[in-house]
Amino acid sequence: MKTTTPDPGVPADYDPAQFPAFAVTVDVVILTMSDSRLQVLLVRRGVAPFEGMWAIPGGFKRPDETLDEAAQRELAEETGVDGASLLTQFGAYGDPERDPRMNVVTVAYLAVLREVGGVVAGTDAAEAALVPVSDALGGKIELAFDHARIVRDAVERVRVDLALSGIATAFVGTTFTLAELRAVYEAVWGVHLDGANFRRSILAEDGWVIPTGRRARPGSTGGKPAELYRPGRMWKHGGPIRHPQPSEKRKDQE
Amino acid sequence: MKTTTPDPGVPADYDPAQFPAFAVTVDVVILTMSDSRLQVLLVRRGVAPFEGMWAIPGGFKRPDETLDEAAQRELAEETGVDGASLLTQFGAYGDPERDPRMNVVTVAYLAVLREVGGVVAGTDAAEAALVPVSDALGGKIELAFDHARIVRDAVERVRVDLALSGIATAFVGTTFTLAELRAVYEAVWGVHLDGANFRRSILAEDGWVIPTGRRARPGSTGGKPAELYRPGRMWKHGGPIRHPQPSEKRKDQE
DNA sequence: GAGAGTTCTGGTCGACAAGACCATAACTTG
DNA sequence: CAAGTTATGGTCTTGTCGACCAGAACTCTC
Repeated sequence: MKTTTPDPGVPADYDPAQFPAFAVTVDVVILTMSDSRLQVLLVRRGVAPFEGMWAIPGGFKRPDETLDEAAQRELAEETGVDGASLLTQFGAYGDPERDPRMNVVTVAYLAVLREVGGVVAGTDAAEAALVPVSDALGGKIELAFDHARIVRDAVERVRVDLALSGIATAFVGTTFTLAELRAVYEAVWGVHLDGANFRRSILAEDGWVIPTGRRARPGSTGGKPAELYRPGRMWKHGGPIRHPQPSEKRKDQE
Repeated sequence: MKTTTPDPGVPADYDPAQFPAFAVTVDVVILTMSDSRLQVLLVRRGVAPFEGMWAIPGGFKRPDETLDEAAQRELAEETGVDGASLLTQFGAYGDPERDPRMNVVTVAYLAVLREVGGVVAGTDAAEAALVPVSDALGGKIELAFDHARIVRDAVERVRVDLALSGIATAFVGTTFTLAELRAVYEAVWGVHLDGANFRRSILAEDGWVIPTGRRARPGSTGGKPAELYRPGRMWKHGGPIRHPQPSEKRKDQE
């Protein structure tokens, strides 16, 4: 189980002075719910390469900050949101040809926000917009670099995390109705969930949602005002709703 | 929703010529089952810093290769295994002080192997050994850099992936008994699974395991020889066994 | 070769979770 | 007030999962 045979072909460590140099950037995929759909924040590039194309916000990592701090800084610059706990690192991308200028390795972060519209105005980008992810991934909008792949990976991550973590509450406000929360699951997973069953699953045990006693204003269509809740502590330990599998077990559909 | 207000404090893009330079490395956490325990492959560092300490294998990314290729190359150099499909990227680490020599950002990969013992001899490291993860994480063995954290993240990833992907089959050989497969789940999750129920879950639908018709040689303790199976196609679509939650739902234990 | 021990393999049973569906309450708008 | 809409609670069926039992198959020891 042990060996002392050195391989002369590849030294175990290079001379620290002659390592290959890379630029390291941090890109942030900012997702939010708007118009009952999952949307991503994009900025229009003001400089070459890919000038004029849409891209996800990001920038160079500084030598004196951690990756998390860099992502936090980018998020703050772009949206004004101080979202330390919202950021999740989900991938690194370093294909040699991903940036035509130089060797760039980027670390991608995911941020889920409740509402982005109001804060986009404070950005440093030439132009910023909220775009439905279906448009960004369906080819309707072409993204710079390999950002289409990064966004795709981010959305996939959200889908998985929705069942495994409390990321669902990040989409809604500090107080919310159960219908709003259910809409998050339905939009991200693209499924329909029974309102009564959803309610039961959430209220079955304490700690998921805490009633505030107040009631929401009904929408323009009327209806009974729903109770307002705020998130409980249990969201830190996973999610209460399981991802319905569309008959993957019954049918042998490949 | 749109804006053209530039932020003079932070330019949208730096001059490409004056970006901060980083070294980019790729580290590989190689996990395997041995002695019914989860083990990690470590190498002893032959050069400063942390000379003489244990670390996970890794090396500098080259400008002309992708991150995946770099990880593949490191895995091959270290174990001789050509495991393109075995590698999973699970994190990037870039704290300023993680390497005392310079600014290093490392991208961490996870590799699950069936058997490492025989191939360790071909490594380029000064010394290599298989260590139980409980020792590496429990403080019995101190790791160089922030490798303890990286290993911890890797193990956590395996635990999650075991329920979500077909990573379980990577631990066993091309043919295996159901008891061997069950041992993987039990070792990684630290739980006990009923043999009969496990068998039922696996055989409930086609595609998980395919009987080979042959039988395994019983162990030294005797017993009925178990049937030998090989992995089916369904492992690509998730895992058949759900992670048992140790009464997380019943008791309100914080 | 007989018996003991071990493992594999299939069966049963009960508890529980999840989804479909219905009924009613509460509120809006016209 | 009537009609429409949403929220909320109830019931029922179904399927899944885990605990436990029993027999089969094989090895080892004596």
